[in-house]
Amino acid sequence: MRIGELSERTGTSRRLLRYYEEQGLIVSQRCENGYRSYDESSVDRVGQVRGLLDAGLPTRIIKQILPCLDKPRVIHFRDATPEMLALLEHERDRMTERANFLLRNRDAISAYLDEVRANAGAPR
DNA sequence: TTTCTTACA
DNA sequence: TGTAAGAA
Repeated sequence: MRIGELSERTGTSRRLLRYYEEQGLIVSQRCENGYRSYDESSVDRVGQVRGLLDAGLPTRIIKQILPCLDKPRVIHFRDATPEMLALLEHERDRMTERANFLLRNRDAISAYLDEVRANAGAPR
């Protein structure tokens, strides 16, 4: 499929898809006319990338850990270098921090909402 | 019509 | 990231 279809199927702009490719997050083949050509796996691939980006990981890191988190969960032991493990551990910890941060804010909002509702209709 | 690249906001 | 320009 060409970039237009991949864009629609992944909900990602063509601009971004080209950018991801430029950053080495996704790959593509080229047609005679120079158009990019993607295979089915690209759909999942883009989803994988978007998920990591959404989790707050910088593209620079994603480029490094992608081969370890890729679809066919066939563990690439060769990629499990001490450096890679340290990187993954570091990112995991950062993720945990962000998760806790979000949890705290969510709870704060919930608490506020509960109080507002508890006083709904109450005289002011 | 769709995509490509490059460049600017 | 979006959008513009010029070409295929």
